[in-house]
Amino acid sequence: MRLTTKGRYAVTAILDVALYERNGPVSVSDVATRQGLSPSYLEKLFSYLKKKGLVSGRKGPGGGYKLTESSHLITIADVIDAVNETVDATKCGGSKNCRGQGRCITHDLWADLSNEIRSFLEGVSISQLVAQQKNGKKIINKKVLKSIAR
Amino acid sequence: MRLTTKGRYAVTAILDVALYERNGPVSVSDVATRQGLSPSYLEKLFSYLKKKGLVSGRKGPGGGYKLTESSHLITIADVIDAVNETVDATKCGGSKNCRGQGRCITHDLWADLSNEIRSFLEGVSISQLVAQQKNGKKIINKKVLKSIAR
DNA sequence: CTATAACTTACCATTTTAGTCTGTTATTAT
DNA sequence: ATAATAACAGACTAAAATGGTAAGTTATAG
Repeated sequence: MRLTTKGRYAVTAILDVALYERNGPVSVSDVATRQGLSPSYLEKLFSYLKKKGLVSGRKGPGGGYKLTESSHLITIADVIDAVNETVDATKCGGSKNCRGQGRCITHDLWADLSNEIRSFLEGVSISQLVAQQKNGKKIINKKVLKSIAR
Repeated sequence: MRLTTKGRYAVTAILDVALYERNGPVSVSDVATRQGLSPSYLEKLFSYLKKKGLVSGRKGPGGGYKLTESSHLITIADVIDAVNETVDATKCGGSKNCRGQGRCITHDLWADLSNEIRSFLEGVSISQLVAQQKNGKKIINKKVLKSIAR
């Protein structure tokens, strides 16, 4: 499992686009300066996002990126997927051959954790994050609420 | 955030010791052959575990590793910690300076996820895993149960 | 026709992982 | 005593991934 700058930047990038696309396409350099990230690295990440159909680009002056129609419903999990970061904590990638033909003695543990993480990331949509940014309120994931309540 | 073979092997190793220490100290080579792992790499991991006081070693013939008294209550989170794997998903490591002096727009998201993961790993003890191995039954973490029930 | 900005590709330095190898020290059994 | 065992310590390494640069090409608005 790996969750690093790559995935985090990707989420930041798409969130920035979602926040500012009202005034037309959002350019990479705008995102870069607003978020304090490297433009060229961001461009690379956008190419991943585009490949998966999460954003569409328009070239030329005034151009930039916009979310695609369908992508307003996407979740953080989709964004992480798009940049090829896996959120699976098992060694075998879920294929149950972590110990020769069978599974290692900790397989179930990591499989459970993977589900946990995945369902968290699937529980947060881009539009939720947008709303959270706009009204300053913190929208807490149901599961987190439960864990705090205990 | 990083959760790789290193942390997984460490958990596997300490679990193997917990499972077999009844017949005296468990040697690295025994763990290695039983779990199909590299002996020399395992030794390195055991040195981390020892440094944190999770296991104690005895040299010489018949020697090997045992869990320390206090370590029967430890959780998976402690083991992961011992081998220096961080389970924090924020870029700033929780220090809230992921964007210049302040926090980046996705800070809260990753902080929430980090809590989620940490509380999962803190919710599973070594002794739980031992019991699970022994009676073949799967002991499911409360939080996982909830998420399935929904 | 020119400036802009997406897009593509290739490259690269650094870090981490996952592991090996060599040797030293302590302890048990012969 | 001495030989075998097994922890312990440290230096080293190949491969992979990360995080990023650089240079160029293509499309489009004005």
